[in-house]
Amino acid sequence: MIIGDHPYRLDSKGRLTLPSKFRPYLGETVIATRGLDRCIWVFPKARWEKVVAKLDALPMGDREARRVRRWIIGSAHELEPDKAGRILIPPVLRDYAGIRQEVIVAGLHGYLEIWDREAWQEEMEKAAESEFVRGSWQGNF
Amino acid sequence: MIIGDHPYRLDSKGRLTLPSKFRPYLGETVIATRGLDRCIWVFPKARWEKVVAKLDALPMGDREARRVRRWIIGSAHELEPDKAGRILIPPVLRDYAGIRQEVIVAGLHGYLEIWDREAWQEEMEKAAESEFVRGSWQGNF
DNA sequence: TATAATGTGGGACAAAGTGGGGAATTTTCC
DNA sequence: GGAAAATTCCCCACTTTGTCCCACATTATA
Repeated sequence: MIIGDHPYRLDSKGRLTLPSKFRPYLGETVIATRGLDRCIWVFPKARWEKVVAKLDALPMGDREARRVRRWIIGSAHELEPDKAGRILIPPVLRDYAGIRQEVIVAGLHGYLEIWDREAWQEEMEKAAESEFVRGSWQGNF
Repeated sequence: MIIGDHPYRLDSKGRLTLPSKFRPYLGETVIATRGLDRCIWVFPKARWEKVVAKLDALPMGDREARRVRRWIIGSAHELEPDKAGRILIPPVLRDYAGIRQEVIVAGLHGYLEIWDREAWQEEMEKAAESEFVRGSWQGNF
């Protein structure tokens, strides 16, 4: 299953290992793009197709629609893991996410996110305080 | 039944034995994730599926929704007990819960919690003083 | 008291993560 | 256009981590 936060480190060449547990669920190639909240989104190709399909449906005339499309499709890169399961993150995305060495790869059940480790830490702390989080659990899982 | 607080200790490899009394109620695998109040929550898989189903329905556009999904799905790890009924707790979760050696595994009837022993001790003491606890008992069990 | 079950520990092997050399390719700059 | 620099890719190797297996001590059970 594609879940969980896994700590990794970029090597000097900028390569990042993807969790071995995720690999069976990712295909030959994955698509990495700008994610919301300063992280990188990585989609298996099948899932990516869906994302694109939705975005394609948006009207050309809509200013905001054009923006989203540029944001997501316009900054997407198709990546192919090497034999050790590593991908080479494009510098543009790395910069966007403020990633240096210490990284968290987080599985979110249909796709995954790549975070700078400190940023992820903060995100978790904010989540812990979040009323929404507490409320969700209160719900009734 | 999944109830009660049971003291265990992590071995040098970070393995934790789950109470043998709980095992019949847990399936092949369990899912461990960040719990509120600095503990680890462990769900049987069936219960977990429900959680995920709800979360997957949340909209991508909502900032708080993204946080919850990261908190819950993004820090969940699927664990498979070995033949001795032990699971290997991921360092990320161990750190989050401030767990070292001495641990409490507490059954809470549909899931269980893993605590650092001292933290559990404190929690119990605070509970004893808590108005809610005193009030509840006053209520009508 | 014998027998089984449970918690705990450790050795050995396999898998995963990390690092780096060097060839091939692309990019940059003169 | 061509040389130099940088980047990417394909290997291989080392280290750490996870997993499997067996063993032993303690506690519960017959």
